[in-house]
Amino acid sequence: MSEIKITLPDGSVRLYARGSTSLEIAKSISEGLARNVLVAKIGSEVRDASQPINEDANLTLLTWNDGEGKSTLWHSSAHIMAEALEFYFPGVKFWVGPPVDNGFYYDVDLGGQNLSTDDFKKIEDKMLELARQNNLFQRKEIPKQEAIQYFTDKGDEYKLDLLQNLEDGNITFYTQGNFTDLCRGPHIPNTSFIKAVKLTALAGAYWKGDERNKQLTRIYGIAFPKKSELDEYLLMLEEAKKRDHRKLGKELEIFTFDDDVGPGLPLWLPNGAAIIERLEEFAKKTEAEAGYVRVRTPHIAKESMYLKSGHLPYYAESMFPPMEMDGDKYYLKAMNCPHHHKIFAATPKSYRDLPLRYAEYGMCYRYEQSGELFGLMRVRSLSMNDAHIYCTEAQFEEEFKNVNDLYLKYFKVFGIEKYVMRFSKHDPKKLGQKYIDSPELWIKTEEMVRKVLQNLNLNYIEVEDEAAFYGPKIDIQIWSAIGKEFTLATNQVDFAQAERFDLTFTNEKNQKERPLIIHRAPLSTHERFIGFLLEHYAGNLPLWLSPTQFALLPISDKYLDYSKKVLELLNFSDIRGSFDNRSEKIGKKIRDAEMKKVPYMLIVGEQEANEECVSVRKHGGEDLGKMKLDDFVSYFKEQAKIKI
RNA sequence: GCCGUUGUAGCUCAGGGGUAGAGCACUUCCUUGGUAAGGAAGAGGUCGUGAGUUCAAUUCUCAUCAACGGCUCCA
Repeated sequence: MSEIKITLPDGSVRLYARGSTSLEIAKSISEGLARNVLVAKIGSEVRDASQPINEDANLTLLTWNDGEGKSTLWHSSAHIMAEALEFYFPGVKFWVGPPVDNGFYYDVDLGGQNLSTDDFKKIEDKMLELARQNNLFQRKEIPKQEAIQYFTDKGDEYKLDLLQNLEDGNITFYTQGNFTDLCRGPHIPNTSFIKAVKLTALAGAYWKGDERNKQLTRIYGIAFPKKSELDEYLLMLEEAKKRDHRKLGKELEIFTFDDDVGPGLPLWLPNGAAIIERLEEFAKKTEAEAGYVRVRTPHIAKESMYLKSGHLPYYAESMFPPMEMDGDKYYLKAMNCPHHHKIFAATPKSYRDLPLRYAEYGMCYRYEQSGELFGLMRVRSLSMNDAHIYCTEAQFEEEFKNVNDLYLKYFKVFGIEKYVMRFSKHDPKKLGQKYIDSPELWIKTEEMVRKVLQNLNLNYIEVEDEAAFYGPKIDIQIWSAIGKEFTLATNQVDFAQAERFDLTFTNEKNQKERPLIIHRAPLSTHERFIGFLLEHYAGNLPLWLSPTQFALLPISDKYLDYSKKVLELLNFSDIRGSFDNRSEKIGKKIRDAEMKKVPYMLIVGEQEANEECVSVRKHGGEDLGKMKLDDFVSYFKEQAKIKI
């Protein structure tokens, strides 16, 4: 009997009998480890820990602490959920049940049976009962014909559909307890690892993600190897909900929606408008320093412009339908670029004028599908932090780099660290439908962008079929408090519209040449960015952005006169705040200011009035003691500086 | 747009076939109190909208609108 060499992650090499399983190897290392092994990585392949190993291999034993361990446990949980579903809903048909970032789901066809969230409890209980049975996940390889027979007998057309795309001889089944599923695996050794489960959501999901197909029922859940971890997870969800910008926006009176105004059309309350003012002020200053000039354009334009720009052929669905006037159709603008191109075209341009950078925070209107609307993050009226850069090909790299630098600078200011940079490319199969039909230009510009990214040494991922219709782009992806993904900043190349608008400049050789265009929105839209910031800061905006920077809290009515003096001085010093002149006790006033997340509470009573002071308490409770009025103003000014 | 859930006072929510309730917020009065809720009184809603069933609907049915969770979409 021969032996195999197993190399462990620490580099040590051990000898085992050929055909040993990962579990047996784990046991030889330590019983404790063996008890926690969920799945094993052999070379680069994740496999069942109970599978025999027949040749020399690098072996990593994966537990709940490894991402792959977690997702395997969740995948196995999906199978157990399926078993429970089959118990309560006989005849249920299964599509796929994969693990996801936070748990797992299974798409099922209940065949007309009703499942509601009220049923979750009994399904969870059944799952735990099944888990406690300590059933093995048994892997079996079978011929394709046999698999087809199995699901034909069962009448499960979904699994049969899956089988069609599988190669013969590669069919694996997993069985645990009374449930057998077509599955590539791997799975955890047995069901007993699952100690806590929670079904989290019930939703419709199109079969194969295609909206023309039948809608299946998707059941989301999550599972843990310890009850306490489920409790922690639920607690974390609660915390995330507290950060939700929709909740904070209401509590802090930042924005609202109204049925009469319309869905996706936010109304900015004074606090929200104040944040926008500060944000714009900051961005305008920063962009002026970076060589941008500001332009202004109307909210509507005629059909002819959007035919020219390509919006109507490629994009009409996302625009509000037109208004007819004097025999012309007018559209609400969905983007500022065509207007800006017209400004570029308004006067003759020389190479000496380039690069030319037009900036405008113009309000745009997009007809987002009703089901897509999400607080401030996905709306139908939006103010982009927009600008268009017109440059020569030679200037492109420098300009593109400058734009990247700009948003990295912004991200530093706001402490944005968790994001993914995405290089979004076109899908050649969709030229002429989703994308402008210029294959060679796509290839050329994508190569240009890749080159810049590589020269900048940035971390990024490349994704197919995510480009703008007019060119490739860089997107910065972020996540909302409840885990939805959004594009924040964007930096796009446009090789198409210059030609469509016949934009030219005169080069050194006195020839007409087309500029390249960069579309960029480093601060996204006011709506999405402020929504994001609210969640990012959990409502505690940095001082310079805070709409209410202080709350002035007199100890009693006796000090109202002095309070007014203080208020005047602060207003004069351009420090914004509120004045709580109610006949309430100071404890109450402090509590209310804390709830409103006001950064500074200024308490004035007899002592302060006598000494021309304010007592300063920071949000959260830190007591800075008494400060002379002038001292407070200079302290505050220092604190309110934007730190770059 | 599709599937599911929800829709009662400014906010958070309870209730339920016989024309509505709590806490907070708000107003007034009392209190003038030093670092996270002082007391009392009052005002405030035809229960998202429309239709149907009924002697009677906010409560049941249907439609519609909106929000929420997903899916699809996303310049």
